[in-house]
Amino acid sequence: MELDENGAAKAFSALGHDARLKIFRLLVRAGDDGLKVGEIAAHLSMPASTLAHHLSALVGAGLIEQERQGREIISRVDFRHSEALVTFLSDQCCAGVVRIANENVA
Amino acid sequence: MELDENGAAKAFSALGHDARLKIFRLLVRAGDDGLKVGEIAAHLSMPASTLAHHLSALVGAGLIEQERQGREIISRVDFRHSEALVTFLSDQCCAGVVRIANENVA
DNA sequence: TCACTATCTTTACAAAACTAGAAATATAGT
DNA sequence: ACTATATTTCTAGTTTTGTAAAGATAGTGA
Repeated sequence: MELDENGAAKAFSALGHDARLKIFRLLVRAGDDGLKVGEIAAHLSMPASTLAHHLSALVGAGLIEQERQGREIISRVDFRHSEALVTFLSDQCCAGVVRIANENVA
Repeated sequence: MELDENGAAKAFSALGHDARLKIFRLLVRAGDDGLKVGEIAAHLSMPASTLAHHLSALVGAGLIEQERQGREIISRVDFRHSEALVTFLSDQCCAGVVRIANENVA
């Protein structure tokens, strides 16, 4: 998984909004199981249509995947994609700074 | 250096634009010496006023610092701030994924 | 099968924010 | 004064944002 400049800009843009960053963080915490759209809406007290727009932006940026299960739709973080974003940012921004690997294993 | 959700969203938003991401990457490559505004403009073929707007957004997000030197203004990356952004993203997004420390020393 | 309900998305649209660049200003050398 | 460098102001055009209303999709039960 590799991100080019345009893909990175799109991902940053998607995360560059308070509501979307909240959604993303919530889904990260949910892990590989993901969350139903309704569950996200309940957690964040957001109108369904507003949430759908934001989810669509996150999906478009490649950060989130969705899968239908009956009537419900599961959203989950694409960890490969978001890890690629970390790598992009890390390589781009912290030249000369050796980072310690992340120990926060969920 | 620690970033809260709002600060992170602001930084992501600043990087979530093609022109600004280019500016940021250019300044990263320039390292601690930074670049004069005119030099950035020359590299990116961008009108001065447009560039000033984007620089202002990056400064507002805390990613870039500026310092006047005579007539010229030096812009340089605030590496602490951008490292904090990497940490935020890494902690938030890659739960369970142990990253290898960045070996790309400039 | 046909209506009914549940879950989500799409469409439509007004309000707000962002973007780009020219023109005007500010600041500092010469 | 004049020139060089950069920011601010202004304005037109575009994009984003939020939400209601309408539509799509999939179970449920008579």
